[in-house]
Amino acid sequence: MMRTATLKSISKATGFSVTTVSRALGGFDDVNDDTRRIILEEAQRQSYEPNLQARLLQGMRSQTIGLIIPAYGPRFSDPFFSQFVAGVGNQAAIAGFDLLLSTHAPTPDELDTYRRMVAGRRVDGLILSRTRLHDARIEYLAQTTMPFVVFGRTQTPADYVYIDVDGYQGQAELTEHFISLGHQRIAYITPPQYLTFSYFRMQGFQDAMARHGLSIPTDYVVEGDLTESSGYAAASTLLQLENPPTVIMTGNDLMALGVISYALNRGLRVGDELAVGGFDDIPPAEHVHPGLTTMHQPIYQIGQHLTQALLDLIEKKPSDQRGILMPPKLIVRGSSGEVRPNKRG
Amino acid sequence: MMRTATLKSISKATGFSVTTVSRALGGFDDVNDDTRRIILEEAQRQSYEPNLQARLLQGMRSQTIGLIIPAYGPRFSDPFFSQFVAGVGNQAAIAGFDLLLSTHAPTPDELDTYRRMVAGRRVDGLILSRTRLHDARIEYLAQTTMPFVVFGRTQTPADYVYIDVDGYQGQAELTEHFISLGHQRIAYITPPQYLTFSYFRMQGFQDAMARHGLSIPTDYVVEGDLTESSGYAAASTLLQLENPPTVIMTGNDLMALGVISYALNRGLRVGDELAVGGFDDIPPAEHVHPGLTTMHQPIYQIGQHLTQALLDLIEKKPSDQRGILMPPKLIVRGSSGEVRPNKRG
DNA sequence: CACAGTATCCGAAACGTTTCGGAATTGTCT
DNA sequence: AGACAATTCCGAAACGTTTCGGATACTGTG
Repeated sequence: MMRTATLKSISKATGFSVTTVSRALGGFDDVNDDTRRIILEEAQRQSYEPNLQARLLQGMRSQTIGLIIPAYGPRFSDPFFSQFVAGVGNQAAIAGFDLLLSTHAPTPDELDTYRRMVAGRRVDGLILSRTRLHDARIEYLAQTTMPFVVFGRTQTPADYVYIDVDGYQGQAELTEHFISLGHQRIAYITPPQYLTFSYFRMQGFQDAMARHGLSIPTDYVVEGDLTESSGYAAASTLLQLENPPTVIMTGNDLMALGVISYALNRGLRVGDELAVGGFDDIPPAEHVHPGLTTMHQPIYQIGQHLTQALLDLIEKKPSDQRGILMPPKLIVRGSSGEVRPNKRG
Repeated sequence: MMRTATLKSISKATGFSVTTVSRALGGFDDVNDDTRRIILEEAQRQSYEPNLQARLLQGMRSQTIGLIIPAYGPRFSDPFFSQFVAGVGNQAAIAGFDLLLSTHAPTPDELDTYRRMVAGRRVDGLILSRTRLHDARIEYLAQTTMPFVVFGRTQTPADYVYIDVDGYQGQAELTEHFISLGHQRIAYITPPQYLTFSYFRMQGFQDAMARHGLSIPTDYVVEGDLTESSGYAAASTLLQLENPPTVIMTGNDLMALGVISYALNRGLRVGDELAVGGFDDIPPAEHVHPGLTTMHQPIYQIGQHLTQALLDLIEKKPSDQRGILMPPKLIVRGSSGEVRPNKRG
């Protein structure tokens, strides 16, 4: 059981003051070369490592960025977040930063988790994801000196760096893809309405339908919570309607997988009897049968970019970049089915 | 820009000493109920959050566990680690612990990263993975008071908690699976030999072959580095031999995916002209075409269990459990092919 | 009324680091 | 010789918290 080395222990061993030891190790130029050599040797001998807590107490950097995953229940297994974490973590690692991961449900006391990170000075910066139309986290952080970047937009007026994918345009494009295949009865499983991306995508869906003179029955829109099982449940509701849809689009791929799984259980031929469209393009979307037609979001790259932007912010590198809006890309797979004869909807 | 609240600021506002404020908030019973109420209200008003660094400096818990991923280059994207991180992260989240992620290549100065975590008191415990036969990290941590648990065994004699999957038995079982299908020319792409699991699996492979009177040509064993591209490269070497193997087994699924990808590029029918076997059973193994025969390891669950064991260790809950050895499970998929007529090998 | 016992509070030290301001020594220039 | 600058070092304060060892005042008891 070794005594942990401190500045004091080195000071005692070498006869120099704690201040001098600190400055020698810190690379300051007001210490004699011989002195520095002696101190460095002793530090080496004791295998000294500075105490990070004490350093931070002085207001120094923690070389750590924080990522709080907002979800009901632990959600590290969600491929969406896996990819996002991978992008963030890898980029942080390159810069020598560690990654502090935490989860919290989007409940009122969620802010406490953020406060803990900020006031506790545990991290040098934060990455937010899954923004809400009205986002208290952003309001809070904007009042703070803590640097942060955001995946997604919000209607909260505040000045911050974000990257988002154009959900309006994306959902409209996907909708028109199905319309062009001859579909008219298109249903949509939407994520909770308070989420920003949910709002934009709904708009895109509605406008695209309207542009083509198609109506959306009210019971064709069902809310899910982004999990596979909620997609399964919603599909069950939709497909037992008197006049069921021929297409089900969902707010994310995970729910689409649930839809496919329900359809297969019901013995429906996906692509043929029921077309399905997702959003995200997570890896399983490619491998499921039939393949899932979806809008591709470069989640991993967004994680990387956001992290780099955050690191720049932490380093106070000047940049006038505030928001980036990326277009998603339509990926057509088997779940789209073939062009169908234009029979009455 | 708000002033951050501290014990001192609350002390100043209420007129009570810092000590009393600390004890009131800490829930000690030597403070008057009225006093406590006043202090709590003021703390609320200032939205006080304790400074974690200062607390840690007193030797308290950081409510954080550390996970250092040993890999060349950032490797968060590796499905193996994704799953492991998910298991660890979710279990930690349930207990209210955060997760500190870091990566480091298994180079000599890798230990510095561990020292930083330990001496800097950044975490309350550490999770190690991908053990080596002779593992300096374990030697180091054993000298320390830092609690730690390990995914994998080692030959280093030390007393520690670990979970491992029986690679000897697993590789032997997989080998015999292919032998039972009529194969005799079986090649193996091994991970770097200094890794413990690599060692055990090689033994399992060799013993199984010996039991059935089959020999392993020296050029049938190639070393890979666990990445998909190294599997691709190794497959290229193996399949260009004068007398190529009819089966390629690999040290992990990622390399097996590389093998399949090479085989498909060469126009070989996987399963038919070349059988492939992996190890791990990561999600893509199920979705690739043809499906990958592999030994299933419950990586996610291992992450959960290890984390719980670590948390118990941190809480100093008594336990006599030291090591668990789990059997992997054979998963047969399309890459095995059919039983083949017993033509000369 | 003296005493112990209890309830309530607080000063000061400690954790390990950084940094401000200055002190001591030596050398350099008129 | 005196003034001045450069070099090298250090004491003390600060960061925000916890905790030890009392201090004070109030209660009830005999």
